[in-house]
Amino acid sequence: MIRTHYCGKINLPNVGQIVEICGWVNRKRNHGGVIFLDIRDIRGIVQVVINPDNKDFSLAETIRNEFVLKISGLVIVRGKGLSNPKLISGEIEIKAQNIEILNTSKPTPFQINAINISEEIRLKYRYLDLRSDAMQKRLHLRSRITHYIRKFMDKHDFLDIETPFLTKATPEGARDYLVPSRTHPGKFFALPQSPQLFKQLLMMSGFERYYQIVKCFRDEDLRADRQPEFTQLDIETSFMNENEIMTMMERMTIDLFKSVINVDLGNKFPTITYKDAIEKYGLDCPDIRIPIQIISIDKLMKNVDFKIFSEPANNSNSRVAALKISGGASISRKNIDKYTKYVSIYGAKGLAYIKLNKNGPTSPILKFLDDEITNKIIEITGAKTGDIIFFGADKTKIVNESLGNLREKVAKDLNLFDTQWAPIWVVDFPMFKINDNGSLNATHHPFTAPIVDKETLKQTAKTAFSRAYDLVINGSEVGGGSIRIHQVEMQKTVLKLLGISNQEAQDKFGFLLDALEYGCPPHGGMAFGLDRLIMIMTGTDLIRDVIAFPKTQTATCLLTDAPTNVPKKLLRELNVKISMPEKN
RNA sequence: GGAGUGGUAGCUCAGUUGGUUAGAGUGCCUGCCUGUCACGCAGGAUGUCGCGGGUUCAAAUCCCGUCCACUCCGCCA
Repeated sequence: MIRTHYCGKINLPNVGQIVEICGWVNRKRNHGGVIFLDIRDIRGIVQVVINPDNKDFSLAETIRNEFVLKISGLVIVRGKGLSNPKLISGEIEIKAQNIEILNTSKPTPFQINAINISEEIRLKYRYLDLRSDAMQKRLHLRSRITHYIRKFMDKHDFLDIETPFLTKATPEGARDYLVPSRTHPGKFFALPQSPQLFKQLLMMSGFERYYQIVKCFRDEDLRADRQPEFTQLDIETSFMNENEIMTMMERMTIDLFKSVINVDLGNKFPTITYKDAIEKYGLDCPDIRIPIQIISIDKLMKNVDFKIFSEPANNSNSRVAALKISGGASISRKNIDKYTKYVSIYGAKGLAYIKLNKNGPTSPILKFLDDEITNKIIEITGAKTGDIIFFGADKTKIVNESLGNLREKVAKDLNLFDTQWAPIWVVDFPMFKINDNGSLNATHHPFTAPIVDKETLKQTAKTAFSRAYDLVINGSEVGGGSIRIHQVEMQKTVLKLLGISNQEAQDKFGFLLDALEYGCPPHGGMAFGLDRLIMIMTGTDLIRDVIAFPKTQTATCLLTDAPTNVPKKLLRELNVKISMPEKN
């Protein structure tokens, strides 16, 4: 051991001891006659004093920020008025005896812990960025979270079993990352979008309870909360129904929040149906910290002399709805314009509103509505003086998405949150999404069990519910799962409904269909987006903030410069030829 | 594939209507300084104004193209 103590762990009890510390120079203050060094290690910072009579004083003068030092010295109480309450170790300091420079450092491209450094620079010098307090804290917390989860899983008899990264391309879902096979020219592995089928096979193998904290890969365009490689907490169990699984996952989540960040999520998460979530919040991942709901006013608008409202009110694929914001009458014209532009992202052609001022309602649309209708709107939305009512009138999807997102946007701007934490289960998902051409896609994935038997499913595919469930916390989908299909005939029925031919089903999922015929137990599970969960728990909006070495929005690594060209020889070995896209 | 924002000193940014030698803070270097803790004081060095082209007597500034980063739509079973 070249050190006896961590910097951040030295305090009053150590006064009088000779300690040896190692760490980085967080800051140096040279007063000519006396030099102060703030030395930083994994546990914190401690101040070292070097007096002119120290044999290493002239060496100390050459020290710069981020040098790595080994220092031995005497722990002393700071003099009266000299303590620093901002430092945990601020009551004491180390009077240096020996100073050894273990390594020097060039001036860093940015100051560690400086705020506002552009992400481009941070990612290029990620190893320096990770020295910052904020990143250290987040990655520490991440480790405590995964450790807690492993403990919980282990306690409940879940086995940690690894599944392959080099696997088979899937026909549906996200775009696959592909890996060329050298030994099989022209063929490719795919990196898994999730271990879904392998964990089901493990149930068929009789392991009964499986979990894995595992990377997943999806080659799709990125967002603030999406990375091309991300981590799932992947879970599967046999012989449990959805309520049992949800209860167990709920327990884990509650205990995790309590023990790691001391947040109380309550004893039981509320549940909402998919249909209600969409109707009331416009989105399938409702943020119920916000005490505002979208209110349908189709019936009211059927006969008004205002086509923009009456037409969608009379069309079954459309919707007219209102969003009342308490105290929103103070929103300026300029900000309403801003919101109008915001909802246009989701296809809304405008954003009608009524403000309730002291002198009564004011709005550009009042002239199209008679007083009776206006009063009914006010009544149905419960609006009071000082409120604003926004309206959406368009295709249902556009109204839901624009008012749903507007609801969250306005709530953020005006700080309309009721509580700090709001977990909720979303259940009763439709089994299928209906495409414009009438074909079906799985809402969850093709292995999700429907509530009904296979004959009923065939008759009612477009309205059938699945046995899927999503966990949403603060408007962020942190996990989802389902009871899976465990009978081969049902699986074949679902694949058929999805438009997958017998031949294609055999090619893509033959191994699963085969396995289902050898005593597959009823099973189900869940997958948590671990990065998103950690984002919520660390209070950041950027997934890159909870990943040590993340990719940019175009899926490059600014640190290593990946992806790069490779030598032609390698491509020849892989029998891969490059054909560049043509440029116009 | 599309929309928006940004790119000027190592870093964070300002830069007016196109007009002299492109600035500030911070960092860096040098000197001074024995109690600071974002130490202080004095001095100094540092620019591919993202890149390419165009307009102009003159471009960081206007126009066209392009690259990079970020946010969003599409996409993400």
